[in-house]
Amino acid sequence: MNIKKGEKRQQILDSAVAVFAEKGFYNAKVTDIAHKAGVAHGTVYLYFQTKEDILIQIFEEKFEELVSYIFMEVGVEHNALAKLRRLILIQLQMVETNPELTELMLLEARQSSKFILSSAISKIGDYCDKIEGILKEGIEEGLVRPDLDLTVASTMLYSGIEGIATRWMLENKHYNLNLCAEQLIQLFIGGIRNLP
Amino acid sequence: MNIKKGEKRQQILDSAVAVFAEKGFYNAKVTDIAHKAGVAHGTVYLYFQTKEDILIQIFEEKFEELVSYIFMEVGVEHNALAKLRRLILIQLQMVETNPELTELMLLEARQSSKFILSSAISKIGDYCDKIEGILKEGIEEGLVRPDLDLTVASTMLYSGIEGIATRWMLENKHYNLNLCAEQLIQLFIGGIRNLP
DNA sequence: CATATTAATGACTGACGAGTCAGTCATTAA
DNA sequence: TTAATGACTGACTCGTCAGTCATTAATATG
Repeated sequence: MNIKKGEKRQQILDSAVAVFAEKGFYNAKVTDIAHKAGVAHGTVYLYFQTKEDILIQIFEEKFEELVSYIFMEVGVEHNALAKLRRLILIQLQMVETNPELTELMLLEARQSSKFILSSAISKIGDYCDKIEGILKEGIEEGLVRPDLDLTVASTMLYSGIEGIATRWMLENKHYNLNLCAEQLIQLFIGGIRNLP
Repeated sequence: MNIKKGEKRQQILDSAVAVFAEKGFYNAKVTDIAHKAGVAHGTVYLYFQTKEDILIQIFEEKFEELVSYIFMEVGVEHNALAKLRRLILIQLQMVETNPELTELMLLEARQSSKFILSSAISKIGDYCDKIEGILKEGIEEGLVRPDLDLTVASTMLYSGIEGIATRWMLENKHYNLNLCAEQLIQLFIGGIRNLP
């Protein structure tokens, strides 16, 4: 057998991402997920407690992955503005490379029970905290105005990216996201910059 | 009888807003809505085709209302930056005065079928277009940089407001939204302003 | 090879809730 | 006083689907 232990779980998880993204959480059937993963639907319940649990697991694992990837890339840069620039570019690039997962994060995460919601929200909160960290560095470097409200700014940036991505996905998906990224960067950095 | 014709429909619609906001579209039962409106659930089907139809109707009517109210208020101001300021303030105020409806717009609208989604999205698109209109005025007045990408900017503003509101709702609901509004205004206007 | 252990299956169930419709009754018209 | 109306009701139907579990297959062990 060439399927290692744990691989089936991954397979199911990946299929779930695709099916949830396509049909939405409530319209997705566990059977669909199982079928896409090439297993019987009973098997799904060997790896996950409930349908909701699948969504939670996706969040737990995938969001973590995304965030750590972003911050690895961002770490290359050596001042706050460059870091923000990178962050925006990379996040929007990921929308293009991984549309299913992104769609799930942006749209489906807002569904289902309050529990999932709160779990997702706290993850997003953590992400915004990290953005705040960059902004703080920026203030120390004198590049960002010191009177900036960090919470508002980080939320605004996160939401802005989300908004652009959502719009891009729900429309034809065929205008250039990179150009949007550049505009977004100018707009945001213009708003937070410390002027001489 | 002191219940006028059409009033019952309104009652059901209002109850639906509350129930959808509280439970989410998929977890809301038509019975719940009927019960809250003080009618039998069969009655709901005299006024609406399906459960989804209720959500669509809410969108059609309420969003329209919100937008026209906002632009009525915004019309008082006489330059683009002041208009944007007003717009942000009013929209965030409405989140406070009408949290149920707002929650529905921000969270639930993203659920249900693609049809509703697209209907909602086009409404939001219209709203963004109107914001673009203000930005255009701003460019003509020389207050807004002429190289600004209007689509990105309006989407960013809409999403930013949405993001702040969402965060506010999902957290304790008890920090001051007006202060956030001021920060948001500074941030956005700083980003779009035409510098001498 | 036999037996134990673990993994996978898919027929089945039970709950649930959207939507229907035959019947009731208060109101209005004849 | 009787007839007609139609707004309203709620018991019922009927499909759906998450989750279970008895059975079977695969794999490991001695």
